[in-house]
Amino acid sequence: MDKNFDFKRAEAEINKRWLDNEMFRARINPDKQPFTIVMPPPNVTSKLHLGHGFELTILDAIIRFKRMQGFEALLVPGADHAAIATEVKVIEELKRQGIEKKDLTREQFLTYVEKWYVEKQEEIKNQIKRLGVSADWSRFAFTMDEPRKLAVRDAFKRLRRRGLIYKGERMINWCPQCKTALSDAEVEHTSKPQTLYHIKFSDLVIATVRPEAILSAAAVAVHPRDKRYSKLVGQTVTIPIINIDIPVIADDCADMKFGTGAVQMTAHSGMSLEFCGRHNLKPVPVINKDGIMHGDRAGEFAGLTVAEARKAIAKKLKDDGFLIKEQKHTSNVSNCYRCHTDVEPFISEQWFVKMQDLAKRAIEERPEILPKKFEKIYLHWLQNIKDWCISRQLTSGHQIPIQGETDVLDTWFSSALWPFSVFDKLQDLAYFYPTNVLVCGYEILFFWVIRMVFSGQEHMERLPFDTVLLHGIVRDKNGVKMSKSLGNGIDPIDVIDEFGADALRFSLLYGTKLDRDPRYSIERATLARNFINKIWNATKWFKANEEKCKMSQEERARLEKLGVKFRGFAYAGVLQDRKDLTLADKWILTKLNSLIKSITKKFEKFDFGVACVELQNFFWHDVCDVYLEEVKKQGEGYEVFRFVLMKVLWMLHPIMPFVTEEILWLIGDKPEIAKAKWTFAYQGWPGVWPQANFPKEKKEFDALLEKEREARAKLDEQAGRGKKIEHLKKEIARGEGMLSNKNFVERAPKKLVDEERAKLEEHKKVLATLEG
RNA sequence: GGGAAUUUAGCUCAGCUGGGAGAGCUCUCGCCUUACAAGCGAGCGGUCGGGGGUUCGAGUCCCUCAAUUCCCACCA
Repeated sequence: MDKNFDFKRAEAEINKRWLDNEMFRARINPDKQPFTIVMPPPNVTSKLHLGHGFELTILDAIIRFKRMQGFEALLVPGADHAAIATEVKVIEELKRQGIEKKDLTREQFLTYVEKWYVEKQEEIKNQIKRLGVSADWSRFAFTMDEPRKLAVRDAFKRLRRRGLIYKGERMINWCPQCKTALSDAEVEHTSKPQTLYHIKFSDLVIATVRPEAILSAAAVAVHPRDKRYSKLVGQTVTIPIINIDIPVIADDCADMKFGTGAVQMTAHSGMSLEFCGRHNLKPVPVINKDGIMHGDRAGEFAGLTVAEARKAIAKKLKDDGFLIKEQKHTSNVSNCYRCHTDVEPFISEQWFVKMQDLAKRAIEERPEILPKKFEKIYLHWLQNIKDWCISRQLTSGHQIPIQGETDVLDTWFSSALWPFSVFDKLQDLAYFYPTNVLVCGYEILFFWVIRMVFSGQEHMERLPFDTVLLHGIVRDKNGVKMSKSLGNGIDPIDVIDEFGADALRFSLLYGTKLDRDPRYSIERATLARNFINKIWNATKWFKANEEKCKMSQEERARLEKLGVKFRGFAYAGVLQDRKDLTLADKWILTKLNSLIKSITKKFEKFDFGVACVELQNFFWHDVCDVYLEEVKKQGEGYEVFRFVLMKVLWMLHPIMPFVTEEILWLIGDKPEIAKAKWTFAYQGWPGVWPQANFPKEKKEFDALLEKEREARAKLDEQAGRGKKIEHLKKEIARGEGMLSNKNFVERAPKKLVDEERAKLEEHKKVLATLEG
């Protein structure tokens, strides 16, 4: 065996075997229960990051576990075209090549996009494969391939037929850079320092951060109870520069405490547009959809960008004496979540999905959401949901299936259909749908999960999945979100290259709790690598000793005479038949058995973090530090060791598929042809030691260890003994205290009181021995 | 403004339905012991954020205060 696990060679070999033999292909099998997961399709915008690595590891751990339990387990892989995000990337890429999008025809541009789709899909597929994800590659789906296009068209038509889609004028968030409407969820708010300009409109002064918008003002709002302005309500004031008179109107939306308490109402803020709706005003827009000043009112400023106009108008107001004050002010700015450009609110014709009925159903009938705290968030969102703006003014993406429409659909429209649109055949749909568990980051609960829920209910008449498992965002070791701009990101492929896929996978799950944002540093990969090394070396030790029993009878007899022991391999039969297990054997088997139960339970709950810790502690400390050393001393127990090693490898396999498979081969188990054998019907991991409990022996063994430790301590140093005595005295004092408490003795459960009494006696005895 | 969390060892975090405070890393000391120095053994380190309450008993349940984080809405 190699000195260390040669993961580069092993991963390549094993992966090839898996892929060539289509080991993870799932087929309709009436004798088996299906277990289906659809992979959240990564965006084709860039290569995978560590967050994908985390998610894919969870997905694969679940699907492998279920496959081992005997389900017809299917993990459907795929990728998402991510309309707006991809289009931005393609435009950037073309720019680098010196090509401007506006110089291309629609068809030419789409050719570039198509090419991008193909390249990125391949890249993503290869990265997922390197992680060792056991997906059914024959079913790879892309949200913009033909079957998915068909599904989108059908879904749109159906919603339209049912009267759930309408075209309407709405205030929408507009990105002047992407030149498209954004849904509320696509707008991000960041706090930024700004200047609040105090501008004189006749007898009153308004405060605004957008002096360029005064040209569009249709009214000034003041609070109804604001005594400063009560005389002016109903009067008119004049907009500087353009000298147009507008009314002063009392309305609750004006905050008396903010600025001057008087606020202009224009065509360019959400609050204004709502106000104008209430008061039947039609404000004149002065900014067009490219973010450029335009129209009669813009006058001399027409043609300037918003930023340029802001400067120019502020200067003119100052020169003319209308600018009373400039005040530093921090407030939230709305940005496009893709390109971070300031969004402009606009009244615009867009397509919408009516949410009221869909939301109602998604509230009444919903999947189990884990961790549970997200259920409240899910409900809260649905109870406050607004209609869903689904049209986008992009070139690439699903075209709205209506003649003459050039708009495309929100990328989430196609993602919402994912749990059923991935199935090309009706039979597959009937067998594999609804899917079992959906795994995704909590940040797309609103974008995606909720939309899948009501889409499944609407189009398939069933929930798309029973369970939603939400996980956190991978952060760096300081708790900061990994991002390209900060340069604190870790490339999962780099980690695989340096430490191996198993190390990456284990390190991502080890000790993490799914509802918390995990912190990742390369140190974690090192620790995982060390653990793998530990397993590898334990195997090496086993293999070296196994050689002993491959010798000829004569050779063995000869060596036995020289004092070499072979008893550990004398039993070729079934382990269960052995009547002469040593204390150590029984001890480790007992521990193994309770571990199997615990791990099964944890896997069922998708609690991989703690499962990893338990598996590592058991193998490293119980198996290697205690049991293996014991076997060395006694010169027997190799067969039990092999058994224990095998079980641990199987339990680790969903998390670390490569090294476990490699070693299982080495120690004579054949995992790949044994796929069917891995029926982990619970009580159910294969070959569980049937008589699990050896309580008496366990106590004995523990006591033995304890005695040994005490003996060593005695010999080593007096101080150790002194401390032990001190500790025991403390314990005795505690026990006596509790037992002299009448309330405890009378009210606590009898069992506990008895236990305390027994412990006290025991401690006294040990103390006597030590002191004597 | 509405909502959801978090606070346990120097660091990162476990502690399930209340019954003697745990792990890993770090640090200190001793070991290259023929599977493993990517290792082994032995230690140091905590008034479980503060304060109340329920209980025989609270890290765990309730109230309250404080700090931190996230989500949604609004922010002229």
